Amino acid sequence: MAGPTALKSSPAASLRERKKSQTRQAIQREALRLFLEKGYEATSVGEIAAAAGVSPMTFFRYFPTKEDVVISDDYDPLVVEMIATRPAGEPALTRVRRAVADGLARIYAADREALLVRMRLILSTPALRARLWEQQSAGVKLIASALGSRAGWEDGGLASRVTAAACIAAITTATEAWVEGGGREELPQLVEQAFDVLCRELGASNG
Amino acid sequence: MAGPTALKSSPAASLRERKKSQTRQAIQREALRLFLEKGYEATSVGEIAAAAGVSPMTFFRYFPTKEDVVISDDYDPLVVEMIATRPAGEPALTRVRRAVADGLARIYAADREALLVRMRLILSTPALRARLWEQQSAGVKLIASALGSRAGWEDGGLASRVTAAACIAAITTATEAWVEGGGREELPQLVEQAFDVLCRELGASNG
DNA sequence: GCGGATACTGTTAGCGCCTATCATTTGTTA
DNA sequence: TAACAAATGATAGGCGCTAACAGTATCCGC
Repeated sequence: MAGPTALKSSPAASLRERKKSQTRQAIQREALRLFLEKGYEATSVGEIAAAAGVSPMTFFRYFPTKEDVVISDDYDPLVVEMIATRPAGEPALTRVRRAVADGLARIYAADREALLVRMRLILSTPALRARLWEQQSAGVKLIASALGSRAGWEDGGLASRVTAAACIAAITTATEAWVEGGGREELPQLVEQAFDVLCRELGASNG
Repeated sequence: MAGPTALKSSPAASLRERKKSQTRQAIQREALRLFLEKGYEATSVGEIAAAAGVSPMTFFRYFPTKEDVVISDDYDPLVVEMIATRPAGEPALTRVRRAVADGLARIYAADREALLVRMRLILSTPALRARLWEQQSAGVKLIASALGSRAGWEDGGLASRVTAAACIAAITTATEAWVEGGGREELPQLVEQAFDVLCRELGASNG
């Protein structure tokens, strides 16, 4: 029902599969709990493994690194799909903007609190911030290619890449502001404001 | 004369100071050489220390982490100062744009090749990319505050932060394109193009 | 110069993340 | 139930990085 990797419920599978997703969830749950309780750096994977009733080795079989316990989700394909299925007439920025708004609305409605606490943890932990940026860099590539495939740009894709990077930057900034404000404001609204800045403030200085 | 931390030559100091900056340079030089020779991950700090004729401990006394040997520079204050000393009438984006162009021109003229090889190493090494993003995040804060101090924005600084983030995103994208193109194009020119996208393409979709 | 305060360096030991190898247990399938 | 495949655990080790202590080189007042 919750957790970063949600948005898809898994119907009954074989016993083995069930146990796997069960221990995976146990690891992730205990990890999050310990991270919030005593901090990310101060929690060793040994402790997490012990709390989940599993050996340290097993931890790394489920999550390649300690960071992945917090970072891993699958939101990207959702947004990419939503960009691709937008009407072709819209300008690039608008397409990304609407697609992100739609995708975010779904995630936000289902997991608002979980998203807030998770983002707070990520943004306040250097190692996790780094991984977030890495993920966003991949997001830029995805958006850029979703954008560039049918635009008339001929600069080797620079325009679509800059556009995509600016969009991600806007979203990131809005998210930071959301977390810094303790979640008192609404994220989708902040994202809209950030895109407004991209449209108006920047567009106001042509030359 | 060369090296990432250049742009300021150190006049003769005490013997101790001289030896310090000497071993510091030795470490950095040997590190770069080994990284380019056999890859960043495949080079241990022990090897670097040995090549520099120093103990592994001493390495960490000069550079807090292995990444810092490659990352550390002091370009940021240069750009910030150049933003601050711009005429007040200019729109935000233009101010950042000109300041970056000026600052980059100086760095570029002095260290073009070194910059290229260093950026190639950074962009192709996940751990170093992560550190670069961290540094850019600090750059966003600096630019945003240099921007927000005298603008008429009243949204808690969101506008200046988004603007700054978009600028950094444009610069980063241009740099990536520069490196991917093997340095055949000129970086300042690519940065200009990227800023053009910010002004024109994005500004074209108000609403 | 000389002696003491000061700073730099090296050694050892250790923690934590992560990997490789191999034996063991557990679930699946015929 | 027997043969097979998959998941797990134990051991050992590399690497980044830190702490504590001891040794050595520079600096400074005499």
